[in-house]
Amino acid sequence: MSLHALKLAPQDCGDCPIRHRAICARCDGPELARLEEMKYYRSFQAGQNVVWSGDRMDFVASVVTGVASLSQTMEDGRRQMVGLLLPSDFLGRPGRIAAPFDVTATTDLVMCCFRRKPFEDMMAATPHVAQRLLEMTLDELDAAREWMVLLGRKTAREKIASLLASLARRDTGLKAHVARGPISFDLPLTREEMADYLGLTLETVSRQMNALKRDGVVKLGEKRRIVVPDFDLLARQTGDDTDGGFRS
Amino acid sequence: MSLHALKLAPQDCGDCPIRHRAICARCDGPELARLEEMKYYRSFQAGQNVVWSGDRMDFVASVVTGVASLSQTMEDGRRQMVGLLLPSDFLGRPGRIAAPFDVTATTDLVMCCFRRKPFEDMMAATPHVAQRLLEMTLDELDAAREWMVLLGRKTAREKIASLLASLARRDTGLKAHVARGPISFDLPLTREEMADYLGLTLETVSRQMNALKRDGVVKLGEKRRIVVPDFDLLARQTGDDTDGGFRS
DNA sequence: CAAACGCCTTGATCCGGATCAACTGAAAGG
DNA sequence: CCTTTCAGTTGATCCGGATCAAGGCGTTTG
Repeated sequence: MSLHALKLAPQDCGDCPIRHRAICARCDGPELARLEEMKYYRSFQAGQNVVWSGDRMDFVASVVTGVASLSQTMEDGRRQMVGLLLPSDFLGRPGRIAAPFDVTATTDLVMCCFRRKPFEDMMAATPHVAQRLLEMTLDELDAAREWMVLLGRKTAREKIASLLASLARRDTGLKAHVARGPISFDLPLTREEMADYLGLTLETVSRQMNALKRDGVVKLGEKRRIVVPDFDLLARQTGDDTDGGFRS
Repeated sequence: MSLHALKLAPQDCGDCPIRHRAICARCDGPELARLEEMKYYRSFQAGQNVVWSGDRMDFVASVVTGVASLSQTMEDGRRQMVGLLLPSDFLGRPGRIAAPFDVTATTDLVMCCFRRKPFEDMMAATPHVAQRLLEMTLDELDAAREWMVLLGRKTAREKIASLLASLARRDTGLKAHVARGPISFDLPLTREEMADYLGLTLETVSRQMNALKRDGVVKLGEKRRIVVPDFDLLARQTGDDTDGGFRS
């Protein structure tokens, strides 16, 4: 199998699964046509690197399907993941050429890319892309700050529960604890990647996963399948306000 | 002494110390005049709360002088600071009424405020404020992600050294390790606030501060004065790439 | 003035998660 | 087929930082 990213034939934006949540969400007719014209797809296999920290990045991109991670590694090898890019999330920073973090595909990944220059030109000329990017960046900043609370103050069990809850929520698209009954999804991360995201070691992740299983909070199926029989029970393990502290 | 925020007579934007770094940096003639017309100052004493998490915020603001902190508290009292606002930093989120975090003045503080509605109208009508806000938000996101590495992977000593280095850098305006010779500045935080920022306890902060002092990395003067005789020596305690890993 | 309080330091002890080390099972490859 | 490799589990031990406790200033307050 090729080790290089594949370029795929472009698909019609109208059929795109992330059409109304990605950077292009606000664009219509002529703006969308302009984006459609400059876009191209790239595909990566699970485990493949997308860019290295410090690399020149002359494109920006949206995740179409799959999951990518942003991470930073210290000289002595300690690694911290600083973000997960899920479908519709945006990668790249207008006005900055060097990537600030390593970007890696943690599952098979398809991205919708735009070359930097035309994209920046478009941002300067029309308002909707910049508006949407500001909104998405503000959301990411909120998420980063919530993660800081997790990293600085939560116990190992709370960290695991928080990660599982957040993946479950995003995967099923439920806003709070709307859905009753069991939820299930596939973990897009290995134990080591979870550890890198949560500021733990992989052994601690393994032990706490099995502790949550023993306590009936989750079931661990074959092949990274996770079943959450009672989402509220999981939510109560996260250390967060479980009742609706209205935030929005 | 009054417990309430003082409103001060507005000052001419031309003389403003943060004029070229704040949200207004890109604005000129008519845009600046419009901002000048709608602005008003508020002043807070050290320790005073600016807004509580969940509060309705019907203004946005720039820090003019002093330092404010953003923090989140878990139900059981564990607290994590998720950001420091230094002069020229921006508070508030267009399009979102509820504050997501507690905001507290950690020193005496002066803020330049704009009522939400006129500010949002201006953002929609002219490009420069939105452009600058995007740029500042992207910088904040980078900073938040660097802090995630600190919280998740650094030792107590490295955390303290990183905080001191970052305050020293921002306080003296030096980009890297340009300045030779001693640097000194005043800590704007108590031991407890440092602990909340670094994901430690105040006892550990105290011990590690004194360890750095014993090792000659810093001198602790009267009244929270910090003297850094050799910035490179301090930088080497942070765990970061000390050599110029070019980023930007 | 003494008492009280805020901020900081220092000591003794404890514990959660890191570290070191086997081991299991599944998938891949010769 | 056997071997290798990768992901995960489990156990024993260790240690960095938390916790509990006491005391020391310097500044307010009555």
